[in-house]
Amino acid sequence: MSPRRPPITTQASTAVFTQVLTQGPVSRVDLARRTGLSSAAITKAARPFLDAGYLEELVAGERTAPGAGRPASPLVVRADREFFVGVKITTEDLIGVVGDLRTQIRTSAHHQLAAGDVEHVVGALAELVRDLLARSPEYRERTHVMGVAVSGDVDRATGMVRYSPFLGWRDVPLADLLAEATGLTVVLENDVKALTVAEQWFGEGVGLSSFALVTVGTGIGCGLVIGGNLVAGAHGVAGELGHLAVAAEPACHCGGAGCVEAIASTDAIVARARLVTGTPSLSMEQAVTGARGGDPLLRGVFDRAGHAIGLGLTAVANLVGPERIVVSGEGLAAYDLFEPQIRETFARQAFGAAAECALIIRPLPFEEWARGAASVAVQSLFSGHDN
Amino acid sequence: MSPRRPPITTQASTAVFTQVLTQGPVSRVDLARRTGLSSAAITKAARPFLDAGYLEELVAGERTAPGAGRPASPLVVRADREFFVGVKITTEDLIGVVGDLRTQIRTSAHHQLAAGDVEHVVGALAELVRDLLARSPEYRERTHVMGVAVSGDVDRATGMVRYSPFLGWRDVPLADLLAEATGLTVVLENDVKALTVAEQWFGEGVGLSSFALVTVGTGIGCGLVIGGNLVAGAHGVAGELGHLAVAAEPACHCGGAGCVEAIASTDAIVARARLVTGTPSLSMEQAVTGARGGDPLLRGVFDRAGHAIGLGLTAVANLVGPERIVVSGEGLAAYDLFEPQIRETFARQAFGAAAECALIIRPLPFEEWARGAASVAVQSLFSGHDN
DNA sequence: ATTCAATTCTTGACGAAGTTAATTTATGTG
DNA sequence: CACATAAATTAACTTCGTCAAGAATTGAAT
Repeated sequence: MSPRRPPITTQASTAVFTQVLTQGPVSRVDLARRTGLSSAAITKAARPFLDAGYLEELVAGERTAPGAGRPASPLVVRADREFFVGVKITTEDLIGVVGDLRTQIRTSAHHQLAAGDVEHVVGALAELVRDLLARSPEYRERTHVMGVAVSGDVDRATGMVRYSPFLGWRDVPLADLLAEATGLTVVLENDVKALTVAEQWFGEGVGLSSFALVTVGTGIGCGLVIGGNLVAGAHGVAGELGHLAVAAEPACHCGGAGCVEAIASTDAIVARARLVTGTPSLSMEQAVTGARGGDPLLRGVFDRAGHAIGLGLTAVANLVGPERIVVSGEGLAAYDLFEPQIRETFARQAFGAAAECALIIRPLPFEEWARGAASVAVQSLFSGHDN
Repeated sequence: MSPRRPPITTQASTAVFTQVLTQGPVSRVDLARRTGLSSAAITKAARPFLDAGYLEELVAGERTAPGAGRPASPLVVRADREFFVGVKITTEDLIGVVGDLRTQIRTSAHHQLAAGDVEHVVGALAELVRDLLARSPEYRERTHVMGVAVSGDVDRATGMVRYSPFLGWRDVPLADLLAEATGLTVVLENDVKALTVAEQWFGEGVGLSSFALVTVGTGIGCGLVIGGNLVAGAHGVAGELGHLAVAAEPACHCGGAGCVEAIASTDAIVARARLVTGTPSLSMEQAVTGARGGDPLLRGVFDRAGHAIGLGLTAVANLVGPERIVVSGEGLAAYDLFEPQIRETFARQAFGAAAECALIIRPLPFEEWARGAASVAVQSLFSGHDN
């Protein structure tokens, strides 16, 4: 009987597997160069993964054969060797996906929440998972870990939701509850951090030792990777870009003033759009349409928001100096309205070489939050073997 | 013949030596617990250091003997086993010190610079070093490494000053020039980062995996330690707290607007004090005296600066969530004028648990910059064996 | 005093994981 | 078809750690 989980034992085997997982097909010599190990060590480290079916060698036809010498047989991940569930919990609904080892989404599902209390959510989530896994015998047999993403202060180590303002939860042992309800191993993480992990392993952050992911929407958050590690914050708080003060006003719900979030969150934009147009019933969609149509007042609202976001990004660039910043989130569905002002502000305010930091601005694809949760589940395979 | 340098070979020996160096006397059992190694490994790792005279066991009288069982023989560093030169270069002068392994300053010297060109500075610095080392045969015999701190963009790995605006230097291979002129191994580092290293190893940062050091003076800078490592910035820029935008104005020399430095640097404070009092000749000392005397206009200037610094600190706390922030610098000689406003702003704007981040506000002791440089020299003993 | 318990430190056998160097394998080329 | 070339594997060896047993050093109980 083959082992149920990838045979990750040493630092070397972790390094080999993560490299192959995130950097596509790689030959053993290449791995040796990248990890600094000898090629003999690579051979030894890769063997158990090949035996357990987590890695395989590329077949002859697909090989790259440039010149003389024995051609390489690059290693690739067998992505369907194991599946992972990822679920994002919001106030209104659950978004669930089944993804493979590379977090390619295989199937997904939504569920409207009838109530927001813990018991109901746990029950609904368990049902969602049953539904997802029932869609294929493969999923049922080869899924052992689920990642769950929630906004707020979340302790990944203990699987506790310490405080989630949106859900109104405090000190909920969610991972344990869900593990019992689903029979899966459950990994809990803050939603923005989960998304950052997805980006670090399978997105724009691959191969970078430092980068930042900024999400713009109802809230404004930021995940930070420095030295290859996700920054957690000594007191559980980090990446609170939304509450950086970039102006003298307006007052923010956090008690501060001039916060990025008080200017550039979806709610703040709608509120201000209503104010400047004198239309209390104005919706976000109408504001976007109006601004695209050239309404100077509405354009001003989005410019102001873009400016605030730009200043927030500059703060990240000037303070931690990441290689890249990815700006994303539902709020950027209208990213054509934000982008010019974001870039202009960033170019002006970034200090010296910090301006070299690449800015990638794009809306957030559907289900991406749940995919982030699945990434955390994949990452949990490596816990205890940091690279 | 004993080896000239501490016998640091493996990760374990690095861990043992740094622990003893930074955490005072520690028994081997204690070291085993802290490093996660077996006590047998500690014994083996410590042996070469004892033989080479870098560590010694506490003598009987000084031991702590609490209860039953064999009493511990804690290890301590023999601080005078090796000495280090630290030099800070400013536009006007050189500040040099000789420190021991724990960077206790043994002797120090100043030198007024007659000119600011590279050749002159190198010559003056070499002379300063000769003078310092000549003060004791111990120094002469047991000093092999010098740390040099310069403001601006400095590449520690290559020993190059890439760009130093204050000195007006660009792409100067300063470490090599100084090594030739002094015969010492030279380590070059940015001044704020050097100070951060001093704090991390021998100050408020000991034992913390994350903290920040903020310096207030002519410029406003910040050194960041996250996950036990100094943050360098992907493009050489990090910790540029001075150019965070916290207001809409005034314009800053960096091209941005509302920068912390444009409000709270010594120059900015003097300029504004002159403006509000209508006294173009007002000095910093006069402004301080006036504010202490209760002048509401001058108090307002310092309050405004304290507010800007407070917002900058909040940005650090909210974004990276360090365990502590140390606020220091020559600008804080009048820290009684800043402190209330800094703390008030921080308390108001810090988000959630980020407010738990301890704030330590204190002026910068004399020669501390040069001590920072010496710390970098000490730290260089460990290069390649990160912990 | 002597024995015992407690705790620290040391020692030597062992094992895990890596390296080096030689060897095997697989391809292109004159 | 030999030969050059590069990738992968193998085997002997090195290094660094653990484990388990024992030595050292003290306080407390008999």
